[in-house]
Amino acid sequence: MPATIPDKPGLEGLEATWSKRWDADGTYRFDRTQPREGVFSIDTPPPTVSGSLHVGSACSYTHTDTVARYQRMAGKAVFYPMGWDDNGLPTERRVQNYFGVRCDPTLPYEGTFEVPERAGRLPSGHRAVPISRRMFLELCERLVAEDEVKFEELWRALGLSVDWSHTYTTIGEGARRTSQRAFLRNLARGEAYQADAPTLWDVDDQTAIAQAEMEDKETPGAYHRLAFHRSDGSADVHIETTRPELLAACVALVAHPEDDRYKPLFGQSVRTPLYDVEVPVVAHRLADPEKGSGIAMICTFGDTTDVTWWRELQLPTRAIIGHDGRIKAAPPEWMNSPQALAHYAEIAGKNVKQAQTRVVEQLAASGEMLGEPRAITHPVKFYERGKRPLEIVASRQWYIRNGGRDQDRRDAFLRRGTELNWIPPYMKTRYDTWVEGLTGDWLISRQRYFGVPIPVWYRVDADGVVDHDARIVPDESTLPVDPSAEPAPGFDETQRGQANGFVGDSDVMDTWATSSLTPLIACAWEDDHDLFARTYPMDMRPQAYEIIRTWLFSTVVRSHYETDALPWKHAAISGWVLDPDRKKMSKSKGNVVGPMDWIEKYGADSLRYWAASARPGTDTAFEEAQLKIGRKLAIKILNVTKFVLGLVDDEATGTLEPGGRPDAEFAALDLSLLSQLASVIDEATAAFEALDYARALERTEAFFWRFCDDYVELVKTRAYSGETFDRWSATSTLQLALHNLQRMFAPFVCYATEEAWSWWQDGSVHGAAWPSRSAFAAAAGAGDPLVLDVAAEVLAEVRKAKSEKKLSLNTPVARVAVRDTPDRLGALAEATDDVCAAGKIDVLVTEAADEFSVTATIDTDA
RNA sequence: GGGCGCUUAGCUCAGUUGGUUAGAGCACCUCCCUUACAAGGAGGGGGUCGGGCGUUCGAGUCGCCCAGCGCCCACCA
Repeated sequence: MPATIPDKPGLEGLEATWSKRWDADGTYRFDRTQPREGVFSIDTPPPTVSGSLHVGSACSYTHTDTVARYQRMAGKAVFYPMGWDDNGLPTERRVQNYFGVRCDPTLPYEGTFEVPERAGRLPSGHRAVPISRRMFLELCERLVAEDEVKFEELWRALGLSVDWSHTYTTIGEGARRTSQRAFLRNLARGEAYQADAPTLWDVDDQTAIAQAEMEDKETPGAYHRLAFHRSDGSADVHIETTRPELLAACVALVAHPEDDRYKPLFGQSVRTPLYDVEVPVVAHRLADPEKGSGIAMICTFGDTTDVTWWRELQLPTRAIIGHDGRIKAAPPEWMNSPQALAHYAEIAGKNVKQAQTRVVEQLAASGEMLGEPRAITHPVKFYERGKRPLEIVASRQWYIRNGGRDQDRRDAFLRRGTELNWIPPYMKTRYDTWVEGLTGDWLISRQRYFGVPIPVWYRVDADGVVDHDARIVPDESTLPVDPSAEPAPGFDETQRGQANGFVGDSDVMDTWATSSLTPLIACAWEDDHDLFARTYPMDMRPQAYEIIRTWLFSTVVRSHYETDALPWKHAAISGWVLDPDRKKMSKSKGNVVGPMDWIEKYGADSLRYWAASARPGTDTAFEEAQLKIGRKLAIKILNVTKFVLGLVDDEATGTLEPGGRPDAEFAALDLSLLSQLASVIDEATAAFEALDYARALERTEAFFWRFCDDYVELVKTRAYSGETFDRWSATSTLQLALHNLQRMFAPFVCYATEEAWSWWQDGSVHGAAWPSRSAFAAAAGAGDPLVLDVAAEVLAEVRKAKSEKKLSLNTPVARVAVRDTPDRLGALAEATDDVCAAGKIDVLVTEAADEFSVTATIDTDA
């Protein structure tokens, strides 16, 4: 036995000592000799590498870790890799701010970049330095590498039992290869396609975005009532719009087919204010007679309804907003009057807000706006990370079919959702409503840089025009490729952009197009068939609910296509961590204390304890008080271990292997404890099997305090000074309970349990077998749980009597009378000596009664 | 507009198929240095289980209705 037990056990330094040891011993190494049924594989969310992790991440990753540790102890080879999601826009934005640069793909590679001295806090007014694409990518790589080191340090300190030899990054070679391979296969099967179509567009980042990244924000706006003129000169038609600046992009007016007010106008045309452009009046069921004046103008494109109308009514395209979010400079060819062009010239080059101001002034001057604008607040579509509303522009983009335009596929994905085990079950609703509400396919191309390149080139024809239908794709064996930096197969670099040459697709995939492949990346799909066969489909996907529509759904889509299977069996959905004031935690608020600060202050076990108290799927408020409780628990585990092990003197040692003696020799109170212990093991095991770590913790914890407060106190005297036989029963039971409790707490308080375990056991507690009642089944079966319950209740009453008389618990009691039902008195009789010893009771008498009561006569002579 | 979740002690939450006086921790109050633990321990006060109706011998637990909070989805001119 190892075992030097410190005089004053504490938590300080346990993280450093044990995480180092675990690393050296390979405690969490994945045993890849196990067949699939002996493996538990976890598709860990790769955290976004964007500066720092907050306490919410620490919380949900701990949830997963408790399950991983349970499964490992239950005998599974746990496949628990960790990834870093470093590609994509968040990193680009950080690099832009941190280094004060912007990517200009037309520039040549500089070779070096000098980091500004005050990096990260550039003076306001500083203008971003344009740098080449390659340099920009190098800076991205540099920054994420620094962050990933910090992230790993935190996860290790937190005690995540990750196998650190299995890590990946979403910009890494393996992820790029997997992303491109899957994309090429999607393309070959027709699941990926390119189309020139109206697209949600973020004007600040100048990239297309997907439906899943879009969100509504309540935004101030105003109704403007505008007059359209009838060609016969009769009364004007009034429409209401919140976007008068799009008047120049108007292609029609629309009203409901049954709206009698406008029926006579259908098929006729009207002329727009300011620009005098003739537009038809059309009918469509989506026009709401109740809204505004009941007739609306259709612009290309003001919102997604415009897109629907434009498509279904086959209207022309009159786009006036450029990719930079400004009104296009070129005069629209659909306007011909000098006056119209003059009006337009005044807004050309302005952003939409400036343009709106000017258009309103023009309308006021021309008398074509009725009354003042009417202020309202309405939902407007934003990119979830964006500051300005989305625009809709037509552009050529890549899509993956996700059921948004195809009922059969949609049904297939809904069925997949049904096959998945959702924890908690009601989270499936989010998946269903999202899939049912899809309005188009999944847009995966982004006009950005730090991402996985679309692995496609295009031929340039003899006239120097790019032919997007003449695609050139690489052989899978050459992946990953970068079409912007490498020539197309069969060409050389000098032919780039030349007639009869090629161009590379300059887009990258959205980060979700890679993240959706994490099970395939982690399990080394097509790269390591042996590993893949042992780990895929995976067992568990832990994630938060807000990315069900993105990460979870897109992963189901990709796995369905590549493996015709669900990527995992269970989806364990976690909630949010909220501030103590119930507001969603966010870094922007400042003053956020990071997980590492909490670990340093209270210990990793305390943070893990708090995290594991949050039930699956529910939001939790962060509470410092909870950390203190966890700390108390961890210290208690150390102290009670020290106490129990201290009882075992030389004479007793050696014979006291837990459960090593015939059950009949145990005292009734001890059997009673073992019977309760067995029940708790059953409950905790069942809870863990259902991935309900919080319940497992709660049951274990409740039993542990009952063990410390009541059982240990009751048998203390006997364990010190009882007859050999009675002593043995007590110390043996104490050790048996401890042996089980340490293992049951190991998934939660991984450091303190390891420390306590090391005082008397060989090996790591994290490699020990998960407790089972079968190890002491006969003893547990022989025990009556009532004995401990009644004994503890009587002891509590005696303590209460002393407490109310303000006496020390040490004070002797001359006589205690217990009135209770016969069966309970019978149970008490089995433990009378222990109760008397623990309560310092001279005489204990009992009397049958209907109700429980205790009278204690305190001996005040002392 | 449709849907999901929540509502139990001052606070944070348990309460698994309906079953004896509704639990825990924190906070608060009182007491105690008792041979593991004073960065401890032992006790105490505190709840008409959001409201209403119903099913039942019996409802915090099941059904319906209502309210408040949070969230998701929606074609939001």
